[in-house]
Amino acid sequence: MTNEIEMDLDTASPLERRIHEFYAALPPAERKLADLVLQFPGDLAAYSATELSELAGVSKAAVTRFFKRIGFASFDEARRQSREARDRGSPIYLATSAQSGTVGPVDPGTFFNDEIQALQRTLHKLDAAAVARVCTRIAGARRIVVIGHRNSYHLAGYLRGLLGQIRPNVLLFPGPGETPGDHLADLGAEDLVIVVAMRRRRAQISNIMKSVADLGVPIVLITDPTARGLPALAKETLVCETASGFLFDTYTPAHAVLRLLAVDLSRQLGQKGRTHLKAIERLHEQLNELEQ
Amino acid sequence: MTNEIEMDLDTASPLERRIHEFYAALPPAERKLADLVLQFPGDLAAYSATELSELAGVSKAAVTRFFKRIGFASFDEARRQSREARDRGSPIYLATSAQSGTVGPVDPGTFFNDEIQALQRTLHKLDAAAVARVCTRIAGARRIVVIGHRNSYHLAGYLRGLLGQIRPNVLLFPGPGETPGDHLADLGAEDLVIVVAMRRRRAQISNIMKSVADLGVPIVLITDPTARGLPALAKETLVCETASGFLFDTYTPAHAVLRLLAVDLSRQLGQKGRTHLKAIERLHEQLNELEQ
DNA sequence: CCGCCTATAAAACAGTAGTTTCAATTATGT
DNA sequence: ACATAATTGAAACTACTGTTTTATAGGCGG
Repeated sequence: MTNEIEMDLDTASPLERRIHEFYAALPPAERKLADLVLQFPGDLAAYSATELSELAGVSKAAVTRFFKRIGFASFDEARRQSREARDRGSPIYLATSAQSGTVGPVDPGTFFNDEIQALQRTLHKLDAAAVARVCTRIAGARRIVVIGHRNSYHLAGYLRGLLGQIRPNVLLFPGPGETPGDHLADLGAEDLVIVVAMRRRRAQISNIMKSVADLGVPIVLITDPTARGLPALAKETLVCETASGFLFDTYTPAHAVLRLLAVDLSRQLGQKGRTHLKAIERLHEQLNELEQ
Repeated sequence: MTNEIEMDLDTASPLERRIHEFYAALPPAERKLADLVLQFPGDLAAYSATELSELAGVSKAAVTRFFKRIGFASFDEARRQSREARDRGSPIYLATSAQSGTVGPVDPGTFFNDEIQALQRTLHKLDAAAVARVCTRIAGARRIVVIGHRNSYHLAGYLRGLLGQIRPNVLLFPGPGETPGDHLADLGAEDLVIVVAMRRRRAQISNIMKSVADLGVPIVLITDPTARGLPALAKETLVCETASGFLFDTYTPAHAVLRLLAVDLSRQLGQKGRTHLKAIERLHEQLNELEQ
């Protein structure tokens, strides 16, 4: 090859850049591949060269030639780089490298980016069907008790507030000065317990869940990926990412999931729930409590 | 409750669900793998079984056994399913328009996209210098009282929790059964009041801020773009977006901003080597300690 | 029309991925 | 304590991946 020098300049540039660079000079079959890859941004790394060839309707050999033509040593190198480019933004990467350890003011843009990535990871792992099932349970339950300790207390309170706007008989546990059993003792199979248990849980939460489960009360668990034994005790589990490149876990994904539940539930209940919501708003207006 | 419509078994049992189902019965080596996969930030499908075995520190054989044990025909089937699940949630495939008016279940991807947009709008309007000034005030205040009602109560509680981990004398107001004045009466100019007042404020908050300001106590206000008269009463104001295409306002941007304050503050205190540094170190230890 | 070059896919090839086997090791039950 | 079962990694194995080779077809200038 004549352009050896240009080659090593390329090593740092991302995949798409290279494609565009060579796009005009690409033969038909390889252009098909280029179009496919550009249309599939993100997880090239998840596909094999054989699959790409099938999706593009070209031969396997074309795939090999294509990636060599745009400057990679091999398809495997392209895959690896694509994957690493994706993971580089990951909070776990950041945690071990620059951001977490550095001193000095935090760049808000970097910080928000970190939050957004946590949201995306949560979405990626979120089971939409499970969300729907949880909503059905919430809609159908006679009473609902929301449980959350420590870090999860505010989340639990938030969820209670949301659900309380949509349907009656939603309780927060523990309320101020309550001891275990106050609300839990007389629960039954028609009721529902929602446990919010994000990282740094108390061991106690496991015991509570066990005794609740023994009563035959279904449990919905909202937790982070590090929960190990807990999901086995629950009927449904929704996992929210908490890992962040910065100090303190993030609970924005959990926040989003809780609101998603509320939004979905209100849709599911349709007019019935909406009237409840409207009723509350009208009440507030009448009491003149609202500023605007 | 009657059982819902039966679903496609393949799509109804995503990877994580299966892992949790079998987790308790997993032998040590395979449990290592389970933990790795659960905490995996990126896309499982982008990694090979060999790489997973190396990352988890087990043999390749263990990877094969693991995926078979949790119910997949092979590693390849697991990879394929994981990949398909990811593509379903990929932002590119989702309509960007909010579906506020429509009925029917909410698509999680669209919903999360909505949240992300709210975060980005917040970031754009955020004044980084104001964040820094607020941090300086928080660092220097003798006592801090965090105030939040209604929708803002959980946010206020969250902020109190964060700040309480970093510095002493951070109070939440109102605590359970407290009346206005309990904490506020003896505040002075060296103290700081942080008011969290997102939309659907009570008119009362304005009165509280006035009387606090009359005492000469500086106020930091965290609110949404609809706040009218309030910022005039505060020394600093941080604005967080709450508007959403879906039912209910979103508080994830507010959440993010609060955590940003805490992160920034901890850096600021650490950098200046103040007396709280020791507390910060302890915090790091706490956050790093393994649990459960 | 012809030689030359490029593009392409099919087939041969080499390397590696994931699986299976197996012996050593560790748990478990009696 | 013993025997049995389960777990594990190393190594043999197989199947498939990506690459290279090869032959054919097509384009372009002479």
